[in-house]
Amino acid sequence: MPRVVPEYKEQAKGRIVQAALEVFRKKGYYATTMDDVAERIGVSKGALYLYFKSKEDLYKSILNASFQDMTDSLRSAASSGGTPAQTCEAFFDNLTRDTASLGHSFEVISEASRNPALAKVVKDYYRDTTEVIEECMKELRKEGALGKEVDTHLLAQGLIAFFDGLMICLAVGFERPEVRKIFAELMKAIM
Amino acid sequence: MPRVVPEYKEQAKGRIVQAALEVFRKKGYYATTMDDVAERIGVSKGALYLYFKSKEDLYKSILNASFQDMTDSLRSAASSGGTPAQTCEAFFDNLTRDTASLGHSFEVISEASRNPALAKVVKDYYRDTTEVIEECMKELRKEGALGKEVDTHLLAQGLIAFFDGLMICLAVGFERPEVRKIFAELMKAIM
Amino acid sequence: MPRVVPEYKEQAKGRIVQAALEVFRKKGYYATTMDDVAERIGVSKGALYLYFKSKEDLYKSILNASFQDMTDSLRSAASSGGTPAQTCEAFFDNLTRDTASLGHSFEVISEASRNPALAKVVKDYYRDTTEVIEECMKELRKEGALGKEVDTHLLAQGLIAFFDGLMICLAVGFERPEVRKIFAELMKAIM
Amino acid sequence: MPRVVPEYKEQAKGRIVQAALEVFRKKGYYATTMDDVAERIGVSKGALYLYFKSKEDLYKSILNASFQDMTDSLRSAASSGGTPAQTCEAFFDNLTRDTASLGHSFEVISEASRNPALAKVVKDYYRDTTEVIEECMKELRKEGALGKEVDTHLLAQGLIAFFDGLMICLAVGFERPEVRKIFAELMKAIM
DNA sequence: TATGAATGAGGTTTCATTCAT
DNA sequence: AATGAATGAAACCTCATTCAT
Repeated sequence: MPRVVPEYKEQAKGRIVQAALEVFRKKGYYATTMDDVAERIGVSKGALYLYFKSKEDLYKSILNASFQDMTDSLRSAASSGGTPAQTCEAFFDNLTRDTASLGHSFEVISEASRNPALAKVVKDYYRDTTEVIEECMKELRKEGALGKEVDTHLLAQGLIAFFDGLMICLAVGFERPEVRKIFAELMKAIM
Repeated sequence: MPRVVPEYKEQAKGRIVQAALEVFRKKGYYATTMDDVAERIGVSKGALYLYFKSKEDLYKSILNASFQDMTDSLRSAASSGGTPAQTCEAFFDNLTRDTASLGHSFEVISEASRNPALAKVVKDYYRDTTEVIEECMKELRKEGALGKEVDTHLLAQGLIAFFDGLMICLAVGFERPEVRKIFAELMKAIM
Repeated sequence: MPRVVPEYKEQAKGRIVQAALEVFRKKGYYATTMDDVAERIGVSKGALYLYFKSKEDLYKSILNASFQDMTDSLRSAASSGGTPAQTCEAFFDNLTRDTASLGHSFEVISEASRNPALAKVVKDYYRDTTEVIEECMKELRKEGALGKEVDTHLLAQGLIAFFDGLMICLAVGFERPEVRKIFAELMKAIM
Repeated sequence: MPRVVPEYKEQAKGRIVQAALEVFRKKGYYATTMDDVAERIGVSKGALYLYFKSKEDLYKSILNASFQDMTDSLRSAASSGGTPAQTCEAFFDNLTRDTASLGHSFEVISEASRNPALAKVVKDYYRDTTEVIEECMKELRKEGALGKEVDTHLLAQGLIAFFDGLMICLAVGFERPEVRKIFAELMKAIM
């Protein structure tokens, strides 16, 4: 792996983060070793320490990447156009698509509840997400699908909570169609 | 003539499970060592292995205890009487009370998503919980607070999901009053 | 290695310290590994961590033992009786006997010069030693071998410095007889 | 036609040695990494290996430079003129000036005691030093400050030992004025 | 000549588990 | 039944050294 370009280092970091994200997602923080990560990219363990000063440091980096991924994907769902119902569906499909990484998500929540610094990061991500959803809510209200009296911010947060709860269902073994029905039923009740 | 022994053994196990539950809740599975658990009860590390064949085995036992706790507490909230609104509040207060163990809960979810056997256990617990909530829904519907057309089972599941999502908010650093407002807003929208 | 006695732990620590002292003396702090120490006593590496929380901690313990050894041996030389000249000889023989551990001694000095906490320990040891020597000086003065005007404390310190310097000669490859002649010549000049 | 190259190479080596000497002095052999050295000169780590085949090899080179430094400085003190007492003072001041590198000096002694090849180098340096001091002794004797019967060579060696011992005092945390008093007292006793 | 990314051996430390008492 | 000393397999991390460019 030669250099030549100055941004090589950034690329290398990116490659490691990508690989690490996959491994951490699959096995969880504690179960994955630096060897696992290194092996994944076909690089020596020592190389990882060229770019990240510790396992925890690497983990923090993959978290950022992970949040970025999720926000991006949510945002693209939001801007996909269509009727309100379709947008909701898109949200659901989107969140629901990657069941393989649910373990990772809840591990993060778990750690966050014991680690204020991490909690802050997650909370910030939460805020981003809320914004996206709230935007949709406002759209819906404008279209009359939502009453004037609802607080879109609170409702957005509530919906995110609801979505997250559905993720738990998936994590715990419910099948997607089951979960979709739960989703639909509650959405119906709200709207 | 080991007559009284078996029940003694059960007592001993129970004591260990109780202590282990506290420790695992506080520190999480990976961060707690068998030493931590042993020390907590003032027993030797070796003794743990008299009753549980491994750390994992011990952990499975505390899970059962943990679920039992939660189901009991939920059930008592359900049977506390009062108006539908009061029951809802009771649910919320109940779930929300013990924020210290949220890390543990999500760790379990996280593991469950990678471990089908564990997932099954959690799912069963889910079903129990759903029953309790659904019972309330039916009550509410009888009282007219809910439309005839709603599927109480699905709605119960949806509400649980919503509640769980609110737990995530708490885990991530939202303050209880904030979360309560989110709760109230969405409940209002549903009912 | 069973237990039975409560002081077993102290004995075990003592055994480890003894072995560690030998290994550290022979190879120096950086060159000796915990494996080296463990192997020396025929124990697993992990066992060391039952008694000492880190390599550094173990090292601090051997330092204490080491200083104790040296002070004891010096004190015994001082109290061996004989003429002043004989006592001087005894000191010289004593310090000079164990050339194998000189490397260790100077390593300690070296570290001390960069580590105030360690420096303090060594300095305290220095004070002990000074006392012993000063006692001798006073004896000598009483016997008229030393002029009334000499400051025994300063002279004692000076002699220790001189002795230490001779240790350097030995460490660097001078033969004992050569060093003895240097010793004798300067002692002659002083007395 | 590599004509100027060889001397360039020497310059480069010199620059590295100079930087390495500073780093090794400050942090000690084991604590300094090749990275530290490279960074100090603003050169790549690989470059070091163009001029020195290993860390140890580099270290040997800095030793020579180090000894050269010390001998030079001593010699200049010797030739500074003045009364015998002034020369003694000059020696003391000289040796005593650079307390920052004492750790380095004793580390060298320490290693030397376990490494005959290194011991030889140090011993040779010792001999150089002895010559310088002995020259002074002879001068002093000529001036009558020293008795005819003293063996100037042995006394020179003894004084060096004494000086070295005082360095230990400094290394271990004694303040310069304290040490100076020790120095003065013993010098008084001798002369 | 110079770079610096990569290597990999080796060190320290932790901890679930075992077993003699 | 209970102890707790001992084990040993990993895990994390460092750093002298190499080598493709």
